[in-house]
Amino acid sequence: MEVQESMNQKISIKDVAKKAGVCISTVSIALNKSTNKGLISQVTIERIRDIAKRLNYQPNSFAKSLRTGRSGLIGFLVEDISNPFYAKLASALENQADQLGYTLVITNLGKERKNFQRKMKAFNGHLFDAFIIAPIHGIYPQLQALLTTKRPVVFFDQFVPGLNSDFVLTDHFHALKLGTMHLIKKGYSNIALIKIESNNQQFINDYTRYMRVMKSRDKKISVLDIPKHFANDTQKRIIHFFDKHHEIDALIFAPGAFAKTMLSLGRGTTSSFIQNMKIVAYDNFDLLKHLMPTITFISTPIEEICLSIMEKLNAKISANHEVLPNVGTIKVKPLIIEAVNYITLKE
Amino acid sequence: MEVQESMNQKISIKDVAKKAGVCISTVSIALNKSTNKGLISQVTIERIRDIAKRLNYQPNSFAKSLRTGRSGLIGFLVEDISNPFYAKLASALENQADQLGYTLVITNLGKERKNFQRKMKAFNGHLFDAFIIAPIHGIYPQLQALLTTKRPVVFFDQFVPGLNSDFVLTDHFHALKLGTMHLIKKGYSNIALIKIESNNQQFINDYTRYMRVMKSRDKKISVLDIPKHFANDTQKRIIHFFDKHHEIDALIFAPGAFAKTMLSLGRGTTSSFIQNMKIVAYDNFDLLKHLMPTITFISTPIEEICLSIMEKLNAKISANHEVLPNVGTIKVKPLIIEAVNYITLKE
DNA sequence: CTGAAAGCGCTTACAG
DNA sequence: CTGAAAGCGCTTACAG
Repeated sequence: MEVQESMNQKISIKDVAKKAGVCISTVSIALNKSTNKGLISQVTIERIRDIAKRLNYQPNSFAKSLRTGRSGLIGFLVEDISNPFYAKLASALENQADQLGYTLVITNLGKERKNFQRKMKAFNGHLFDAFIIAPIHGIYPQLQALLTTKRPVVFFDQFVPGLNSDFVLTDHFHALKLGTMHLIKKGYSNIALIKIESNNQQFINDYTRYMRVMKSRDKKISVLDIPKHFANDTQKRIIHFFDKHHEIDALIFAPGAFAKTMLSLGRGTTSSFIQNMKIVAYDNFDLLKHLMPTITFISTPIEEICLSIMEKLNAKISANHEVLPNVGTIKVKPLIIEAVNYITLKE
Repeated sequence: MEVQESMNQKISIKDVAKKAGVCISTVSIALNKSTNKGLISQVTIERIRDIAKRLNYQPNSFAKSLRTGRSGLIGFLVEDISNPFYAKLASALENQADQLGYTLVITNLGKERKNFQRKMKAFNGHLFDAFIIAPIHGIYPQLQALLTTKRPVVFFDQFVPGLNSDFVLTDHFHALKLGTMHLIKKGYSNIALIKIESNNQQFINDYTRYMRVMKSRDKKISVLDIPKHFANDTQKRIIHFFDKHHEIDALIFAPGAFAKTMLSLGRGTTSSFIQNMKIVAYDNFDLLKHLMPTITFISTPIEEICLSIMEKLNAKISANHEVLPNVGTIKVKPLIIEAVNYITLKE
């Protein structure tokens, strides 16, 4: 007969109370132990919990949130979750959020800016207690509007001037410089940087600064740009670049570039040439660690980014809303790691 | 002074009503045009909307959902969203959901089964109007419990006997057979299948069936298993496999295997050998389309899977809850596509 | 130790 | 054309 009751779609706190012969406030307290200060006998609590479980009672989260003003949900908003960096960061953030009693909810913003409008409308409605957002071009006014609601927001991945909130960024300049210095120290002088044509403004800025610094130090860096979306002539262009630059003895791959290049070369004709090169890959591709000849890699410090974000977010959540949050930018520095042995080099 | 008001944290429907000099029900109707049947003058509606916008009014979604019984949210639950198949499917589903007025919410279930418990508790609480779930081992009882709540659920990716609901699956057997037949027709007889050691039961079943059928037809298929997580000897084992099997003239790559193999070989010594082989890749790797020599590929029909899922889900959502949903399994068949020319072959 | 009541912010009949 | 009122399912003081 319990089974029949659980078939009746919605079991509310009333049903549990009736079954237990107590009133609903008693049930509420029994089920949220944190609130109980010895108010209800342990026996009653157990009995109520038992009944709730047997009835398969699921508290209505809307009612709960409406009453308490919090949902326990943190919105993670990115343009495209199939980007491995976002996906891995999401996993890491999720663990942290779990520990704080929150649940991370991932939302793909997608390419369509007008969909974003609709989504922000859905999500602004107090669904999320806090936001972690990789800002994308074309929605800055909406982000600005979100900030005026005073809810905790931490941005990452892209800096947007004028958004008066916290940012956690990766220091790509540092990463590129670190990789280059590493190669130079090892005696390589003909270095090529291979990168994906990116619309990541943060990366472009850091890359531009890197090239300027290299030029000022008389280090010549050849650059190969690989289009984000392969076309029929892309592979030809990659092979052509290597055929033309036989003086190159070392390569730095920007995020995403290594896999695309190796896939192209594997079916091309220049691949034996690349086997003798010293390679630094700035990427999160785990399997790179195990290739021979070894590759040195610079890893985006996902764990550190995650911790920085959660630290800032947590501070904002627990802070009284009256208190001005500390607005600022953290630049997280990637580390250089020697393959196989995982030696962390100091700068 | 509007600005000041929008600083006051929470603007409710009351504030809008007061500002407009009407009562809250009028505001509610004005803001949800669908409900209005010429009840309120167009002028009033415009005026109220204008005020709502100026005050930056965001309806409280909890109150709304509590009252209406629906959230407009569809939960997409997978173990790990960084799996490209899930990520791409999520993007596709999202577009479909948008068109139906729903918002797709992605949730990483993660490896920790006890976290799943907590999450299901949070999400069972009527947060989602419907669920799209890739079942994972160790949570079948919870999924069973979810089904008893009668909410619309469609499973995909993995079949679980005993879960009495709809499944949308990919026919891996068909894909493997299709690829093999294609190679045989082209005159290749020494075929190797390269696959990732997978814990995807659905793939294992289909693969086993494929091997049995091949054996029964006296087709010898060599198999190379690549561990999911590269170890120090993995690359060596891959190279060793190719060194030992010089008779192989054609390769079929299971999902995920192509990239790993090519990355290994690119740094290894056997790569020139693979350039002369006929290759069929069963994968969603877009850039494969543009490699030379060309690769034939079999693509997981993400769009079709997406449509099947949404069709089943939509039927369940719009059906009266009294009506028994049609429970069943769709096996979506991957297509074989000749690279560059995109010829769809009929079976 | 337990119950009655208010109220979170909406929508939806219903009455005027 | 517009307003008053009920109620969605909870939690939280408060009263006993």
